[in-house]
Order: sequence, then structure tokens, then C-alpha cells
Amino acid sequence: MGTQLNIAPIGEAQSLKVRAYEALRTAIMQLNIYAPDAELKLDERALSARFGVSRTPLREALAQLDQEGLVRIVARRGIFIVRKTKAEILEMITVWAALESMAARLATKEASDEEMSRLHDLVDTFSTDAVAQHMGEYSDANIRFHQAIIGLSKCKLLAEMTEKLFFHVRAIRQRTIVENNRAKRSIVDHKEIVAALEARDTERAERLVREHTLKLRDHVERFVDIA
Amino acid sequence: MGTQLNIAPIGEAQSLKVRAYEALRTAIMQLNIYAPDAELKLDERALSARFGVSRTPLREALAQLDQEGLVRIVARRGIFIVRKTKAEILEMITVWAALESMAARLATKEASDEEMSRLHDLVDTFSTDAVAQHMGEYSDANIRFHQAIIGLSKCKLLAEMTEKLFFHVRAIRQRTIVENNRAKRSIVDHKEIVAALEARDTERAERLVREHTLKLRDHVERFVDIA
DNA sequence: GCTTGGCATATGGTATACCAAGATTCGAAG
DNA sequence: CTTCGAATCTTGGTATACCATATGCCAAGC
Repeated sequence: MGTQLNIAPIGEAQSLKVRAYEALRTAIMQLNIYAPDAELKLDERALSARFGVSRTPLREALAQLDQEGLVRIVARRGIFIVRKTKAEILEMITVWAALESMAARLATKEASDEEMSRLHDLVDTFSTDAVAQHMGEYSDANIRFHQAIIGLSKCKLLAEMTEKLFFHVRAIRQRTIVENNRAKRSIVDHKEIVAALEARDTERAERLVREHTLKLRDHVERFVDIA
Repeated sequence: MGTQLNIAPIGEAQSLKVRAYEALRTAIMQLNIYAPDAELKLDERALSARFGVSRTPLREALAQLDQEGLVRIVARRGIFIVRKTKAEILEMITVWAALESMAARLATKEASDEEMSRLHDLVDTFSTDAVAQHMGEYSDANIRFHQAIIGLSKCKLLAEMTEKLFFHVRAIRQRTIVENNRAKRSIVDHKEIVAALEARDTERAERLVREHTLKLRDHVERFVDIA
């Protein structure tokens, strides 16, 4: 196909800093930081030996994780994986609600009908996926639905900012009590949201998205036990 | 006077990284980056000599500025102060609208009457400050008003996130065409917002704040000439 | 046995040297 | 005069050594 060699897949040897950052971020994501026996302290030298790179790029990666709030670096004390407090999680969900409701508002004006229909499909798929339903509000499938709405806003900044929030919120999956009723009601909410978006009902779409996410907030406040 | 020697709190010498970061951030803030002759390229070695510190802490400070979007580090090319494009500025104002409208919503529930009255005073002061009016939507006094609303939400994350946005938006001050009518209408908006907040009218407060900021967005879109 | 001061160790912070790849210069070839 | 390429310079990336302080252990003294 094509008369040009369609770009090299580009193995792309990124900087060690970036690679270290991604490796650490992934590792932290996979760690259940709320488990009582979770390893929360990191050691620069041990990590640098483990990765096979010097401390310098590793430190830069850690500094970035520190700024993003995933770890906390304390001089001459150590580097600690951060456990978000419940209050912080609630604030993040609140901000999420603010951002996604604005995204819904924009989506009613920016998204094409074709994009809307793809969103529609996503909801239908999710509503028949028992596993996803079981995972509740924190499953990857669910997160994808919300990210899809953000995407339809065509506002990259909204996407960037929510991505960081999702990362932290995902960490509380295991601490959530899954109610079956809640999962089903969530599906209903999603369908209503898509309907409002497709109808280009800006105000309703915004309100539904906000209320949906704030419902999650209240649920976490009442039924999630952390910190 | 006291029977115990009430030890000094200790000066607190911050790390060189933090000091370099703050110095650079301040310097960038004071620079009119949209001026044609603005110095947009930085040099690690030159800066390290100028600050009297080695490249290491300086690099960490620069890496942080890079992540925050104030500068862009390109390997083997240089470090450049970022000029935000108009599209990016517009996105930032949109996100700002999302965050502050949520803050207004929360404020109607979280703020005390006493705090509301202080906000009221702030508006009265601003409305009689000719200089502030002249500066329009980007004066420090105006920014303070908006930050005050954010503060009343009692949501620290909202405050953190908007602070970064304000920094970037402030940079376009000089590029804004100040219309007298607009300044006056802005004051009217502010008074209405405060009224809604004091009346604890959640929906109205949210809507007014959102519309006010989106008005600014449209104004920038039409009358600010950058990038 | 308990307190206390010092020493050893751990650990993040800083300085410095070197590397590799992009940018620049400048002269030789045409 | 133009073109092109090799030598050189520039500049961010990386490795490594050293520094300063928080912690903990241990022994000396009460």
C-alpha cells in the first residue's frame, strides 16, 4: 500500500528520564497502595541499580512524580508513595465533575453525529458487559466512557487535566463497596447522558454529567473507607 | 514576659532547586513574552553561572517549569520560554470557567455569611478603583476577586488548579484591547454573582460565573491578537 | 536502668566531568 | 559565487563523586 514507506514505526529510544518515569508510574499504578503491607518507601540508589541507569535521570523522573502528587520526596528522609486521603479523593471527584460537565457542554456543540453514535455504541457495549458492571464506577470500560465524553469536547486541556485525576481515583477501586443497584443505575445515567448529548441539549447534558459524577462522590464519601 | 525561651521558628533554608524554580518563575512572569524582541531562549550553563549554583538543581527547576508548560526543553536544541497559542489560552479560560463555576456552586453551601460579606467588600472596592477597571479582566484586583470565590469553595484542589491557569492568562494582559463598556459590564456581572452567592442560589451562582468567564473567553477570541 | 551525647550510617541534595547529537562555521571543490 | 561537507561548537542528557543532615545505635555517666 502507498508509494511512500509509511513512517518508521519508530522504535523511538526516549530519554532515560521518560522511560524511568513511565516504568515507575506503571509500577505505582499496579500497586495496591492501601494494602497494609504495601511497600511505600522507595530508594533512589536501589532503583537506579534495578533499572540500570544512574541516579540522575531517575531523580528527574521521581521529581516529576512528586510534582504530580504520586510520591513525596523528603530531603534526607526518603521517597514515599503517597496515599491520598479520603478528603483529597473527594476533591478530585468534585473537580472531575466540574471538568466533565463542561466537556459535555462543549460536546453538544463540537461533536459530530458520527462521534455521538460511537459514544452510543460504547454505552451499549458496557451495559452488557457483566465484568465491567461488577467493577462499577472504576472499571477501565467505565473510565473510557467518561474519557470519550471529554474527547468529544475537543478541548485537549480538559483531557490532560482529567487524565491525572482518573489515575488517582482508580487507586481506590479495591476499597469500594460495589452495590448492584448502583451499577444498574449508573448505566441508566449513562444512557440519559448520551441521549442528551445526541439531542444537543447543552444544559441537560451538563447537568446530568455533573449530577452523575457528584453521585459517585457521595457514594465514595459514604461507602469507601480509606485513610 | 514568658518564663521559657520561645525559640525562633528557624529561618528555613530551602533547597537550591526550589529557590531556582521561584526565581525563574518570577523572571518569566515579569517578562512580556509576546514582545517581538523578548528573549525566549534559556541556557542551562549561563543560568547556573548567573545563579551561582551548579546545573543539577537548575535542571530540576527547569524540568518542573517544563512540566507546568512555562518552558519547553528540547534535547540538544535548547530551553525555550513558551508562548501560549491563542487556542491554548482559550482552552485555559474554558477550563477556568468550569472550575470557578463549580467553586461558586460549592461556595453557596460552604461559605459563611461573614466570608460572603468580605467578598462583597472586595467588589465594592474594585468597582471604585479606576486603575483596576482600566486594567480590565486581567488586573490583580480582578484576579483576586475570582480567587476569592475559589477560596470560598473550601476546595484546595480547585485553588491549586486555577492558580496555574491564572498565571498563564495573566501573560496576555498587554495584548488585550480594553473597552470601557466591557469593564463596566464586568463590574455589573461581579455584583450579580455576589448577590447570587449571598442568596445561596446555587444554580444561578454557577450559571453567572460560568457565563461571565465564557464572556471573557469570547472577548479574547475576538479582540486579542496573539500567535 | 535510664538518660544523653557522639559516632556510624542512610539518603536526598549538589557539583562536576563527560557524552552524543544537533547547529554552526568555514574552506575547498565545482 | 554557490554548494557541500567536515571540523568544531553548542547544549541537553547521563554518570559519578561528594556533601549535609536525619536516624539509630551504642557507650558513658548518673
